[in-house]
Amino acid sequence: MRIDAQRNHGRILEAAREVLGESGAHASMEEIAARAGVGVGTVYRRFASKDALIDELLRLALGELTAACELALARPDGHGLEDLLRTFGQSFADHSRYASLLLERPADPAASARIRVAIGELTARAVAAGTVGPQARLDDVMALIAALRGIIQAPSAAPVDWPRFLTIHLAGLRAAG
Amino acid sequence: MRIDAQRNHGRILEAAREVLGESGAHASMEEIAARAGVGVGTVYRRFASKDALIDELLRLALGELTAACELALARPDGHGLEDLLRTFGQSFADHSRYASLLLERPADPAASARIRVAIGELTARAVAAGTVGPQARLDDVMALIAALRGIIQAPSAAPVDWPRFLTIHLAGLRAAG
DNA sequence: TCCGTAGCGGAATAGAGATTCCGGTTCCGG
DNA sequence: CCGGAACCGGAATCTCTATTCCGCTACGGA
Repeated sequence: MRIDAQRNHGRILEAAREVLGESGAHASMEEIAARAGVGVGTVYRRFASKDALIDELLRLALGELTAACELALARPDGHGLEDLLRTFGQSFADHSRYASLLLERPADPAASARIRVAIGELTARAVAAGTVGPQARLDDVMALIAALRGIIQAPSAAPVDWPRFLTIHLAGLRAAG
Repeated sequence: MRIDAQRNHGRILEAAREVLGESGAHASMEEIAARAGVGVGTVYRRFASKDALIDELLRLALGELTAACELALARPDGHGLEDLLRTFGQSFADHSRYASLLLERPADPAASARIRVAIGELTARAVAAGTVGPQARLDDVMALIAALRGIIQAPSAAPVDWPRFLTIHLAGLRAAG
């Protein structure tokens, strides 16, 4: 691939993140192309359709989360779970502008499953370490992640202090029976 | 208003809830009209535009929540807050199919403000009654509500046991400092 | 530097869906 | 039971945007 083509590829992804974040799914390919400083034709040379472009964005975001899981699993102590949750929160915040779009389409099942398994392992370790109570289940953690996503990415709501929210909920997971 | 017109008005609202819930914002007026058993022209006689129709749905849903607040305020003991949170959760669940659409548009500021005030009062009472810890703030409760909305209305995620989630988070609010 | 080719821009096409319009129908007071 | 105001259905119109197409341009190997 020629140098200029590579540069355009990157610019288009970046522009798509920006424009989709600002205008939602309503954003047009024309606007994305303009933001990237290219013509629409160029966008279509790299991405077969608008859907394909959004899917690629989703794939990249999922990859980030998967990498975070690997990292957390590498921690020897029982704090991998808490770490991971903070990383997820940060990632949601970083992508909050366009992530709501991604929510609306099914994620790659294989990658999702891998993440779920990792979180299961981390939850077991956290229980063993006493970071969370023994009654904590994998689905409780999945619900917490969904909640983080919800409060961080909510389109119109006032910004929420999500680290504080996470701390409070973790206290609940430690205490509740 | 003629009897048949009233009936159609109700049918259209019902159909809009169904269709918007199933197909998202992408749903067409034509489909809503078909589901209601009327022509598109009839829909436009009652609602100036698709936006106006969705706004009306939002207004009705907000009214439900406002009523729940009044009810909770009428409780003399300190359990009004917990009650209200469960009612909100149920309302979110009832409207989950189309509520994600409503999220994307600003709610009536006056009604939102009234709800916020009510929740502030209920939070103060809950602190006094020891239902939640003294460090609990109004914004903590607002965040919890946003989280409930997020996990219940998430478009694609697996269904979450939200009463359990609520219980856990309330435990956190009682315990965290 | 020169040529062939990968790339590019953006006008034109195609299709979807919101909104309008008006000739027919259905209520309902008298 | 009648007349006419309210209503209704749904074809036609209007707009907006995804996607295609093709003549023109910019790399980069020889």
